[in-house]
Amino acid sequence: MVKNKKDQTTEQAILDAAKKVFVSKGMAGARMQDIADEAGINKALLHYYFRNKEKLFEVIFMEAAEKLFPRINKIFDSDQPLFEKIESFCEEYIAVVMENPYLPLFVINEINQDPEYFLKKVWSGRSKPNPAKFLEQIEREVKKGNIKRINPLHLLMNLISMTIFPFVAKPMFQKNLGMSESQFRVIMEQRKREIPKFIIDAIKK
Amino acid sequence: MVKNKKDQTTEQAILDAAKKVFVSKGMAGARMQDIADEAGINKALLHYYFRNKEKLFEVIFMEAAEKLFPRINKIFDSDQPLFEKIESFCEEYIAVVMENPYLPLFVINEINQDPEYFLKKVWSGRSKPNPAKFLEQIEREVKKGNIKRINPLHLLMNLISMTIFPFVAKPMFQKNLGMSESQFRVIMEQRKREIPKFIIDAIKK
DNA sequence: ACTTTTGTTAACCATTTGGTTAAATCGTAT
DNA sequence: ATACGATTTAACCAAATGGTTAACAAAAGT
Repeated sequence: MVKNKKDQTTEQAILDAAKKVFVSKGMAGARMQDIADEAGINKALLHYYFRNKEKLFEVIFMEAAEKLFPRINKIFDSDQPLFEKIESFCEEYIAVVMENPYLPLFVINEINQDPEYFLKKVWSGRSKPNPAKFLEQIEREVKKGNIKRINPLHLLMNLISMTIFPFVAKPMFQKNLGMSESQFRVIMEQRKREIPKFIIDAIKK
Repeated sequence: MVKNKKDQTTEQAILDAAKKVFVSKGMAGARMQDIADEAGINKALLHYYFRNKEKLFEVIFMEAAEKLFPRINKIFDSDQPLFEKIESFCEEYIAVVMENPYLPLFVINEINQDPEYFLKKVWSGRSKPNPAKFLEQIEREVKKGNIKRINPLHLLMNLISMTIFPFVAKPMFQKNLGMSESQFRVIMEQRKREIPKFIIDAIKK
């Protein structure tokens, strides 16, 4: 009765395949048959490991969400000074997403599809981002006169937008600017330092 | 034989319904029946006006793309000085998108689904964005020493990201920051001026 | 050895879904 | 009126799709 010691290879093959298909086609566009084919197994075996499409999707989605959101928290909640925090965020977040460039669009998409489900499932526990501390920190720096007067909300939006959007619009940027895969990587690598520099230049007195 | 003078109300009702359903569910998630219901008509009538789902989708998608891309061009191609151009872009683009907040995600999504189709269908003619002029303008300002040394590509990405991303991640921002619909509108209204200010502060010497 | 549990498959089923057909209705020109 | 094209509908159809079943193979436990 080796219930726990599930066959690592088959289950993992399914998860890999499911991730690939779900992330590229979305929940609605993904076909169970495609996932089965991609995993090199029978369709019935899919339902043996994961009862139905919804359940399988949930696993993949949660995995993606858990990879994206807790990172934000840890950095935003840390005790670094503001400028360092901004640098950490860009550095670490771009690094994470560069390994899964399509995750942000996938997650954003499914959040749009059903914000309530998302709120309940993903943010019910530990991984709910809490930007309050970061926002207060900005406010404090403004009050102390260390940086220019700025609405913290806008600064937060600017930071997140500049960091994440290029991944969301990756194909658009690539097609429009004639950018190859490797060129895109180079640019994003640069942005780890360019974005903080840009922001700090914008707000320092 | 009033072939041209098609019944304005029915066709328009279909287009409105199709836009609503396609934009919220995407091509894959949209159901012809839903569109018919939303338009208050029979499903067969849908196929009478638009031969099939693909054709109907194409109309909606093109309409969306035409609303989003040519605007960018006109501004980027204009002869305004750099700072004014940045101001115009934020002002006009946010105004346009505020009336259709879900268009950017819709378009980005379908581009991701099939970048080649997009390239052919949408950018084959007039509406292909040509950022070259804008990029050169930035380069010139840098060379003239009017602004700080910056890779024009990053500046372009920053501008577009800060402008568009909040709409793409709208539900996320709203849920996470406890923002109401009207609050979101206020913030975006502010960003028309906050983004240019932010950018100019970042690059002016 | 043999029994039980776990993994895997082919065939099947029910529902959904895009699309068609043929008939009915409406508007308008003759 | 009536003939005729444009519009609209109910009923249908075939393919796709999520999911199930029953049988079979492979381990694991006894």
